Amino acid sequence: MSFEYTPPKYAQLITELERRIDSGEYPAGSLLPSEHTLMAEFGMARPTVVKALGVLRDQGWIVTQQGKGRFVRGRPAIPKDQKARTGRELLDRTETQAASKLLAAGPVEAPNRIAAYLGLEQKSAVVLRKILVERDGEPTEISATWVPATVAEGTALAESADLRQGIRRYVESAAGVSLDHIIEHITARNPTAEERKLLGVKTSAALLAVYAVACDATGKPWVVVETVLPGDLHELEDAYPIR
Amino acid sequence: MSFEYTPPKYAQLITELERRIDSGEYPAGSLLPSEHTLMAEFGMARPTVVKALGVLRDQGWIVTQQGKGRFVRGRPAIPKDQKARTGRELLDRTETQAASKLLAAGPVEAPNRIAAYLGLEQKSAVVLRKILVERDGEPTEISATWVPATVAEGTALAESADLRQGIRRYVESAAGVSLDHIIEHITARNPTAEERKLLGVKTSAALLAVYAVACDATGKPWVVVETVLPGDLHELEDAYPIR
DNA sequence: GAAGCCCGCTTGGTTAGTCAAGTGCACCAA
DNA sequence: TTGGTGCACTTGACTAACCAAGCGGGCTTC
Repeated sequence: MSFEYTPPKYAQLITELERRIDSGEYPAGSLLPSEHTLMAEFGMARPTVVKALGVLRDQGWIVTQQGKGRFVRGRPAIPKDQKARTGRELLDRTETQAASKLLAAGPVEAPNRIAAYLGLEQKSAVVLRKILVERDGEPTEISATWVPATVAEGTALAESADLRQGIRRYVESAAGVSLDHIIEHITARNPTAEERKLLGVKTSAALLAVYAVACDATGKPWVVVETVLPGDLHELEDAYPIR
Repeated sequence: MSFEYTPPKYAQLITELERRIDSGEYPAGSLLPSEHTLMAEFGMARPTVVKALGVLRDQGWIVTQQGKGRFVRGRPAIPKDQKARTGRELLDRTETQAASKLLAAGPVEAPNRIAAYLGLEQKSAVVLRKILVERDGEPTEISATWVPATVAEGTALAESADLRQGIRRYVESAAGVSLDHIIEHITARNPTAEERKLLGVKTSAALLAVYAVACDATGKPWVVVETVLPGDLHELEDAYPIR
């Protein structure tokens, strides 16, 4: 029995063309060999060549122009692999890996903003986990997770032990759903009294507040993660194509 | 001569399947008709059917499982059409459409942060356009655009007349490049003396500052748009898939 | 009754060929 | 010289057919 894995032909062609573009053999702005030429060189049928070129176009390596040919753009500047989005990172972070201190874990009444995000009545019961994250021994971030009590009760989410996996796993198994996307809300505000004390900032400090609402494929919200960052210590970065 | 446009067959199939999913004819979680069935019903060859289904999978309408079939997920919760990203919106906004007042337009020395974003030496010459945007008669946002002087000089960017098209058009034609993507930096800070006066906020107010760096396909930066928003008036929203 | 094989279903990948539509150049005629 | 025609080359869309691989149920065999 053989367990070798040979990638499909079109994938091999993709790899080879990416290599040639990276190496400068096909410089940016130049015309790529035509479908016919590639068919001859690689011994593939036209649909196979076209499929590979279609993937390269979708990923931004090349642009095509009917009647003229395909032009090299170069390696796409925005890597398609996971950009570090704040909300996604919060959802998959474990409490043990970050230098963090658990401040609270248990049932509370949902604040208005959180109830609205979760689609609950005001003052509904939710489970809150609050964490103080330190960097270089200094408090640098407060992170809070809200889950509807109907989902969280009876699970590790409501207990004081550090979570050993990311929030997402717990919510997905407790609710029996697969979290699909995140809706992020970002705003700036002054600290509450508690935040002022925990973060050691002035009353007038400008804080960055990020609310990440994680929803399933139907758009139903299941968990809200809030993180509060002093603006003078943090900056969020994000990259996206213009069109 | 006829100028009718008939969309390709695979696109017609996509439209029809989306309609059936939306209408509930193919409920979420159900098994889609097999490729063979669709071939028979719509009178298309298999690659045509497969191409349509591939698009639907990429857009999140369905998931496929080799050996079992394709399962309906429902209309994707995140619409693929242009999400209103702050930076993109700033770049295409015209100065005439927003109720705005031009505060400055002309050459200045680049502040450190802007020079860094543009990849210029400190205190390089740049052209600055600063605008105060009002909503309901109240000042609500300060927007500033920074373009290297080598690009902007001699163009409408350095003049006091309102720009009649978005910043992007001007920069693209002045620099002879096509802007490809945006790198966005978000932070929170207290207002400068000027911002305090213009926005009518307190010294201790928390402002949201967004820096959008627009780059061409090679990653070279061409323009920075900064927008400053009082945190108590504004909230940025963004949606993205988890994986 | 249980284990294992086989077959029919599904999707994934590939081929060879057709026709249509857009682009640019060479050639020819006025 | 100028204008138009036609051809060669490009990508876009589509077809019919084939084999491979994953899944599951039914049948056979022990």
